[in-house]
Amino acid sequence: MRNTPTILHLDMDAFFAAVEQAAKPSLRGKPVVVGGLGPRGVVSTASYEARVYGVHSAMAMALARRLCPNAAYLTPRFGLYRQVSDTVMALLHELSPLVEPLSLDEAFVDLDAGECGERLRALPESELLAGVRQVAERLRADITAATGLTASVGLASSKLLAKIGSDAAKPDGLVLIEPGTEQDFLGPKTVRTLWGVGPATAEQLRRAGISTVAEVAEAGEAELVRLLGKAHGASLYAMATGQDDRPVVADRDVKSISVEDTFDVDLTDRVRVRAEVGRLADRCAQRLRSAGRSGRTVVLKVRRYDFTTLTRSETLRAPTDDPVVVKETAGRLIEAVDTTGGVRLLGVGVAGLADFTQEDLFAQVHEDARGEAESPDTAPVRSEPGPQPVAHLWRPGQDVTHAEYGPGWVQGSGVGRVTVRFEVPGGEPGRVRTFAVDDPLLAPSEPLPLVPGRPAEPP
DNA sequence: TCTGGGGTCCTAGGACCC
DNA sequence: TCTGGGGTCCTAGGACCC
Repeated sequence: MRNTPTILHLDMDAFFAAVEQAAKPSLRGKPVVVGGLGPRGVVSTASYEARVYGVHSAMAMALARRLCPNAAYLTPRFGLYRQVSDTVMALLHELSPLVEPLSLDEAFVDLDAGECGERLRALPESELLAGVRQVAERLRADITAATGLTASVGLASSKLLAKIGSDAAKPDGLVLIEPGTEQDFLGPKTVRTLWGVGPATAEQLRRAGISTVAEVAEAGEAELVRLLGKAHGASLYAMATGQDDRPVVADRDVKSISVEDTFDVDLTDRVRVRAEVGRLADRCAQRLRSAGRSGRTVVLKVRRYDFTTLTRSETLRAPTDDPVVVKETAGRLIEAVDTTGGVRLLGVGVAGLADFTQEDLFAQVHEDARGEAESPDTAPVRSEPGPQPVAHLWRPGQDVTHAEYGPGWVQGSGVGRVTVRFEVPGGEPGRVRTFAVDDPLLAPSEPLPLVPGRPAEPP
């Protein structure tokens, strides 16, 4: 373990909600909840104003609405979040080549690498902590200048401590854990603080009389391995005693690609189930192709009406990204699953990804075609079209432009009407007008940049 | 109040091979 | 010939994270 706090963990504050508040001035200082708005939606992110009411991530939307009826409820706009994320990640790369993103709004940076590391090593020892802190404070300021959003930072000698530090720093703060004080910082915290300790492990530890990190350390490695198994027990003991040597790894390789859908109402019709599996297989293969990847194992996921979940998989002789092959395989798998009683969720994924180039892939596919000439007859079932949604479906939060009133966003819609608030990022809160859903002067539009002069455009 | 969608890693049993 | 042990691959499930 290094003895300098040069591992940085960055976490954007209430990211999705904060982006929406920056984009929509009338929402600043107000409770905002981003997540699925359907009958089975859950909360992705709640703004700090909404958290006061007890709303938090992963909570059922229905409960959130009950707890905080006056919040703005918005669907996520991943395209916009990705653009803002790219801006943030670019700033991290200016500090060090070793940047490990964990999600759109979170990343580790190793400040020991690159030019930044050289500058820090050149400092006299007495100024090192101040130097590291200064780098992080400037980063936070740069992020706010570039995006209009706030970020929290943890600095420590390991990934574990840096992440816990950024958590303690929230919102809009910085925590530097000085080398030598790790144990004091960790000891009193609950076991849930540790990476990999969720509800199940916490309950197991509780039954063994272990509830704090210090108690995990006292229990000893042998006892933890007995309780939790080899890998989990050993890694937990290491973390609790502050031993964490995991390096910051840039460019982690993707290992699987999957898509899934939860249906508003359980599916009971087998024909419909087959059709949905076919659609998901298509989407999955599309994502494989656009990622330039192919894989050998096709995985089908089924969640039944009672929330029991099962997976069925089949490993092919060669990697594929062919929609027909993925569809046929998933089709075979669903035939072996009993869906009596109804299906709540279906998913199709491909694992065992090979990083084959397209040329290699081409050769493989041809080989495959020769080897499996007599493939079983699982031609995809034509999906019944079903009722198409009516002309315009205005989604809450969506960006629009009105020919007369200019840019704004959809605040709500229903019974043939759509309500739009006309305002732009960085401007004053705007006023609301209502239109017919089919008003010809109203059109969907692209998100505007959160900060002027920073075009929010895909690269 | 019923519980999203995208992932990662680990375990365990059976098949299969040497 | 009545009996083994290890390694690797595949499948299924589960915990966990954001």
